[in-house]
Amino acid sequence: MSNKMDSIVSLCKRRGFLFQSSEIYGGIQGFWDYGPLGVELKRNVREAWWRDMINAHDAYSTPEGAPSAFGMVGIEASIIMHPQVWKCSGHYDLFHDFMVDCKECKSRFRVDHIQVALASSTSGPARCETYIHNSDEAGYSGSKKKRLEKAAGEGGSVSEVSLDRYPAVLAEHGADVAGDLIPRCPVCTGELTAPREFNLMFKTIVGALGTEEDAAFLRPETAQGIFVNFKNVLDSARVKIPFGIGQIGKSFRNEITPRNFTFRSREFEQMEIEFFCHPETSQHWYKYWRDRRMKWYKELGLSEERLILREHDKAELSHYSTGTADVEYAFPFLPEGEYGELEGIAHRGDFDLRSHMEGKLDEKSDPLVLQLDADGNPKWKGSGKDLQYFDDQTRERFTPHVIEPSAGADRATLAFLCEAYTEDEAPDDQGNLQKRTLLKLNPRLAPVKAAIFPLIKKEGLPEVALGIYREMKSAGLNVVYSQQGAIGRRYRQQDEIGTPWCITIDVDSVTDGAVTIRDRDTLEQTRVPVSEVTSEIQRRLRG
RNA sequence: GCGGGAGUAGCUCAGUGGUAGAGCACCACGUUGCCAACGUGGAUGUCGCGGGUUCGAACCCCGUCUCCCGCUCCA
Repeated sequence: MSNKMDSIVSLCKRRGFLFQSSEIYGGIQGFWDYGPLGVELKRNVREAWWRDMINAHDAYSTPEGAPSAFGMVGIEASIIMHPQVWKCSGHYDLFHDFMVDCKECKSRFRVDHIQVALASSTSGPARCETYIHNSDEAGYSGSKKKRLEKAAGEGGSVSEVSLDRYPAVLAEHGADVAGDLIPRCPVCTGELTAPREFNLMFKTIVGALGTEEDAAFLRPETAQGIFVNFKNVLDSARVKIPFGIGQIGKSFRNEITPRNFTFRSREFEQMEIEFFCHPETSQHWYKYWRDRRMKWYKELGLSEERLILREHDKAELSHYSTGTADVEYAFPFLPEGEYGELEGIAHRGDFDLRSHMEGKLDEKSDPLVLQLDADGNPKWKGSGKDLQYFDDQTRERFTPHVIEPSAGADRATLAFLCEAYTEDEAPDDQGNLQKRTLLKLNPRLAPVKAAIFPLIKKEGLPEVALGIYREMKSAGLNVVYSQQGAIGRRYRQQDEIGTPWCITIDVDSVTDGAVTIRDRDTLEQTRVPVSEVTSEIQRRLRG
């Protein structure tokens, strides 16, 4: 990890931004706690998002770049939902896999990714070979093919089945998984472990006497809480399409490799919007949200050079999506030229609402159709509730299309921290340049808005300073007071936690009623009357 | 999950079997009085956790947890 990242991690611990969860017990992988300053920073990130996306949204004007005016409301859904939600959303299938490991070469495979080629001679199943489904090599070949053909012999045949269904297929032929019929590692032909369940969703049991049948999951994303409440919001909130529903909340995923500080955590917070619109204008809305969300990060301080908007190419897109873009940031823990995802903006078509109406749709189908099981029945049954929208102006009934800007609150917080971390030089009391560490956080995000210092702790200065402190506190500003140590040291301490302004009360203040506001980034000092200092800080906070 | 490295004070780290250390940070007093590290004094550790070897373990051995790097995985 880069030196810069080490310094950031160290500062976060030292000054109380971030701690490892349960640290006194040795910690727990993939979980993090926000300290006194970190919680303020993250709250400010959340509040900036909620205010900019929801509360301050003007539903009666058309923003620049948008097709029309639109509404925005929020919800807060529960973390645990009906298990069927995850089956219809596709998460159950996607996040829930059986894996086998090779005991020799330590490779790990999804059971349904291993394809078994089974050679049957006239007397029944004789030998199997494995290969990786969808690998570049087209199926089994070379020596594997020769061995199979030999085993099948005259009049025999070779059939294929995925490893998850292989034991059942053998059983149909009255054969056991033994000898040459034991599937081996497709890479090195080593011995494979029995299939083991991998669940990327956190499983829990509902009810004090609950059993496995009462299993439920902690949500792996907040989005589904919005989709399942689509009708409720429509019926209660006097909203009309186009409109968006926003939500901030925790999600949980059993990440295989939690790493890179808080970047990949097992418990994380999302800030998501599901924006519902008419299919015909959906492309325009997609572009609008993509560009608007990108702008949001820039306005809060992420630099153009370290931020990119990456459109997914065709191969990367889900079949039902006609566009997905990631907002990515060049985190210091990544190699030069690599970026980490902050937010994904996806055009999801009508996949989600239809899946919750009709049942889980097959992502690979085009046009989307219901996913069926081996017997031809719906794989996962939907709610059966009508989630269509009726436009009473046009008398049109349709399933809205969805644009989903889905952001990580912890990732955004980390990006703002990384961007803000700066080492520069500032003069000491001799006028010599000295190293200075500061967080150049946008004032909206800064945990502490201002620090109030009496230049010396006598001659009535602390009293004046405390008066200002109390006034600013009652105005709702998070400010701190300190009379400890040399003034230069106090400035440096505040620089390090990103406090944008320091207010210093000197001996003249007692007679002229004016104080000095010192700017974190420019070191500029401005003299303002005590009576105006609170409003001046509020003015500067508004930008 | 595999391989490598690491874990000692709040932070950065030294300490190869014999009383637990440094710098910075922190607290008190003094000094200075608008840009850090001035003086004096002070507090701070189950040396990640558990077990073992030993008269004696931060140090050697075993296990375990966490962090970092490289694989693997990545909706």
